[in-house]
Amino acid sequence: MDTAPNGGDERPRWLSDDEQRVWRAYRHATTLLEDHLDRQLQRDAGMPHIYYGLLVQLSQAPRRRMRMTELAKDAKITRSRLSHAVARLERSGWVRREDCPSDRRGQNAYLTDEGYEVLKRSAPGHVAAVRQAVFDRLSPEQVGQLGEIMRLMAEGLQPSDPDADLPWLR
Amino acid sequence: MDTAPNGGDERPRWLSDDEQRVWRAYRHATTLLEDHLDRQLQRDAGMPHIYYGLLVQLSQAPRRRMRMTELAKDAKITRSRLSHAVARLERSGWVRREDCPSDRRGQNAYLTDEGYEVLKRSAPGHVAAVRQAVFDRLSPEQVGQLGEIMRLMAEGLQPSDPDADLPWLR
DNA sequence: TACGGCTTCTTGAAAGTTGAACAAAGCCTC
DNA sequence: GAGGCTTTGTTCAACTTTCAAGAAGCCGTA
Repeated sequence: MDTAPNGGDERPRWLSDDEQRVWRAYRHATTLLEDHLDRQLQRDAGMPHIYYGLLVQLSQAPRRRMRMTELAKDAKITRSRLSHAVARLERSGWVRREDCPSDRRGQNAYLTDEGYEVLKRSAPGHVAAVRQAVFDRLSPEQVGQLGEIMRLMAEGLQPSDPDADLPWLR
Repeated sequence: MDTAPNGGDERPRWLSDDEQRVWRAYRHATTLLEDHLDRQLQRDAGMPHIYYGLLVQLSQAPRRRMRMTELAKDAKITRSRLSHAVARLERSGWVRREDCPSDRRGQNAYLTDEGYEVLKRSAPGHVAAVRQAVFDRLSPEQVGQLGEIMRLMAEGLQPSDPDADLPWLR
């Protein structure tokens, strides 16, 4: 069904050759980088990249703790995924949960001292990996360009707001 | 301990504030986009993004078939992962396997007519999604910049060549 | 030919992710 | 305060990915 996203019978606007090349380069680079960082962290910190990101977020929060939903939102993952992730990090002893005092539905996840140590131990290696793969290879101008491009892309993909596609309803 | 990856006592070079912002923007945009496309394809084509990519590759190969290893290499995934993926696509009827005539260890995966139809049906929606999320939001200059940046990043992450880190050994 | 070493692909188990369904608590209105 | 709607976090089952191990065929060398 060609009808899906362009309300009528409009024919699809394919990518130009240049655009295709750029899109392939994007796919290629982003998957290579994600694989690389995932392995680096699995090896050096014993967890996948996204779990590491959760610890980082917690480490920066006041009192090193956060509501589950808030953490999920910041990390751009579903609550379901976060539940599993925190359960695993709890098993590893790096995070624990506590009841939220102000909302009895809620849970706070907090970083343990042990978790903090893991973070401190693996952060330098991780930063080095990021730097080596990205920032050391780009000119300052390119870093700026990358930031702006990513900002624009994200803008069009605002998370989860179900009316994002329907601005005329606001 | 700061000692990990820099052989000696060199202290880690943290990211500057600007770099951190760019890195966050990168993470943010790339994960949003990947989630978005994954859902789009799961909904409209009944498979995750990467499986769709496999069908695309096959559709462009001569006689719509490819050796497993070659396909895995092009798609930047492990042979193991490809085995599972092709098994699943075979169950869906979109791909089949055949023995490779020239190497009895080998297998060719080929796209069925049914698989080709799925592709034809879902390609326009997918292209539209990519265009809407990326190319429609960037100026032509930015598209060029993105391509170059991604090319540079990928260059430093060459897949799988175990000696890539040891150029002096060549 | 026999041997060791390499490549090709698959398998199974463990780990992680997804989406739907659910219980519990909050919130709003009558 | 009863009813209905929303939010919060978890759970289950189905699916995907990873890693280690292994069967089978290739290839070079003696």
